[in-house]
Amino acid sequence: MDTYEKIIGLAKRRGFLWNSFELYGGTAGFYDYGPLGATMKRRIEDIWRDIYVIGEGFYEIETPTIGIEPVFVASGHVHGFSDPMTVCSNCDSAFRADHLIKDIVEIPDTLSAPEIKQLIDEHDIKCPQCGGVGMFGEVFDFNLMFKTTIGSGTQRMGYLRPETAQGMFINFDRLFRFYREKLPFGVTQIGKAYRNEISPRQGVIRLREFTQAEAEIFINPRDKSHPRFSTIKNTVIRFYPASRQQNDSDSDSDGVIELTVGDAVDQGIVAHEFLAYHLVLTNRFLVRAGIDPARLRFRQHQPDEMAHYAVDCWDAEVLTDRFGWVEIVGIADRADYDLSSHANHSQHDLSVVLEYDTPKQVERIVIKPDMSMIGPLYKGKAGKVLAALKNLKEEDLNGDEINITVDGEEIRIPRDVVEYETVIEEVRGENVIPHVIEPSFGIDRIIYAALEHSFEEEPVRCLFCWDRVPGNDSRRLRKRLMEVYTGIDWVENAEIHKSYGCKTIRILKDENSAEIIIDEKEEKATIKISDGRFGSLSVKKGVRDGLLYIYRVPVSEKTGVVARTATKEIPLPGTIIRESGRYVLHLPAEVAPVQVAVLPLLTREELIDPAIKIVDILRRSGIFVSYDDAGTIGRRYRRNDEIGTPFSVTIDYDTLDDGTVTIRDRDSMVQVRVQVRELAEKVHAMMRSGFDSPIPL
RNA sequence: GCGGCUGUGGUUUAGUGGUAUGACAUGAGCUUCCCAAGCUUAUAACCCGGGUUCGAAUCCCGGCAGCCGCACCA
Repeated sequence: MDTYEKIIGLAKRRGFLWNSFELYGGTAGFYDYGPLGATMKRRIEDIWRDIYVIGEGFYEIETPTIGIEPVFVASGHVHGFSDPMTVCSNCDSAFRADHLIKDIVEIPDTLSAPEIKQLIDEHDIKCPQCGGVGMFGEVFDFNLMFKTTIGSGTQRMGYLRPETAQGMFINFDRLFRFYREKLPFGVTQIGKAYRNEISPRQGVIRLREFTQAEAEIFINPRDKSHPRFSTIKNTVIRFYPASRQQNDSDSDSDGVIELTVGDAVDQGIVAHEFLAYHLVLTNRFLVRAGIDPARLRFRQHQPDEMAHYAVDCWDAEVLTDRFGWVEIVGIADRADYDLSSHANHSQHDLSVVLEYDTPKQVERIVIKPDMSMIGPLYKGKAGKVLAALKNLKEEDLNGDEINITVDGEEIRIPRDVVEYETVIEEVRGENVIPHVIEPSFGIDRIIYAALEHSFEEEPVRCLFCWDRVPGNDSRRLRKRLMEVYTGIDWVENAEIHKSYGCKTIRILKDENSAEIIIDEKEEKATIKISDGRFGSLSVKKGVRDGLLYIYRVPVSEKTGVVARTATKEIPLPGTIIRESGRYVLHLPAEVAPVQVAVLPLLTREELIDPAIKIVDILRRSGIFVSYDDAGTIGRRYRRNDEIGTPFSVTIDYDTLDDGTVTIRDRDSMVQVRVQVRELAEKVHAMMRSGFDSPIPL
């Protein structure tokens, strides 16, 4: 069972992701978000809004998911997304049918599928793969857009949008006015997009209906610096530039270099500041959403894979267990392609005036034709002649006659019917079409990656947290030692302290002692007991908190996951063999669907009543709480670990005496005791700043 | 879309031409003073359609879904 299966199994079992339409047999490429999945998705979208809408001031808009045909003709999707295909029945290779006949007809685009098929048959086209003749099957239309009709007449074609971006481009002129006609400005949209994939087989990685979060930032094409670049230029991110991808591109990560974005721009790796700024923003978002920075890289498009109009393009990619590196975000400088194309197709000017800092004085000639002469001379053509004259440049006016062309006809105009003079004009700016920076996020893939990256299987219980002994974990250490080793009940009342530069923990009681020593590199540890027993322990750094945790089995270096099989360690005599593990989602608190679980220690009325009151208190303070009193407390902790609940509040008999409860941390399993009246505030502080954070004053 | 393999409770699994085994999970109850699987008990399945047959979940065909390979992948 690989990690993907575990994640999908967990997601299905616990209500994150379900295959859609399962009741009727299911359909590939569609997933439902269950209660936990939908909650988590909303939280991730809200983080995105926090960064782009609130942080950058890019207002969010909402446009229809159905678009009319001209929009997607202009965007290139109608032609770019729809290809006639045919399959060779001999070798089963699929080909673009229009490419097969491109030497026979000049514009195969205009032919219908049956016409192409006919041409292939008539000209005995060979299969480029196997050379077979007459083996091609029917030509079928390979359209990645879902088609529909608008209205009852069935005449007007509509398409489900294949990306959210076009809704923003076609509102450009209104948006520009909304932003008081200043560049740069940005606009965002989060919504569904649709692509009728041929065979979506990678679960939630390739969907037919998916959620995109996109920002379109319209910038001055003459100036791609970013006003806040200095604030982020020292941020280090993992670049995988095109120049380092030559050999064996996809699988290895050797070409990745870590650089500050400032250096990346200076060295010409990233085209300009504006793009680099958005790489940083993307990086920040992904880490907040639960992506492991060590399994994240920014890959630059090769010149030949980039769209012809794009200036520079970077994909954020995450490393997944089954699929390798997967694109989850694309960040492109699309130049003026989209706006120019919509301007051409819609016949609306989408250029903007860029005002100069100081108006320029420009010399210009003004032509003054004598209409009383030109009118009678050219009669019906006089209007067109006039227009042609006004476009003339100074050098055209030398000589005795002026040559112009009207409707393909050369006309010579006597020099003396046209007067001109030179004037000095003040030019305040120029017309340009803004360039577009487009970060485009695949939310569903990000959710999968966050699940996989935060997933951990601990087959063996953690003995204790090194950094919390002595301290919060002393009690756990004592208990674990008694569970794992026989005949050392004396540790129950033993003193525990740390010495030798914090590299040794000593446990002392009368004549008995034990010590645990960690090596210099903090990779291994050993335990020695005064009765002569000893054994090796392993050390693991916490996924989120960076603290050191001690386990009884080796930790895999590659994945950081605790290995299942103990290697050559000789089991200590008296070791209890049975040990238990747990599934944990180390999701950031901000992303976890359930934020706090409220658990009475025992299923008893005297504990249930106060627990339910505490649920109310927390809910009123805006925290998403689940309440659970079924089974033992340990099982309930595990249930919540598995869905990533960061904190559990436990009500015990001390609660009845002194009004305190414990808060248990998912990652370290450490508990702290707090007053009920401070609980809500404390939980809010922990969700912001981590476990056991103090309440800010 | 093509080829190969697969399809049993929520998950996983045993099994046979005469409707099915176990485990985990879940519910109820008991037990339990902090890290799952102790007790009692309950619920729950043979992907869908057609064919062969007295009878099919088991055999055959088709569909759907999953996995693998080919092709495709803004």
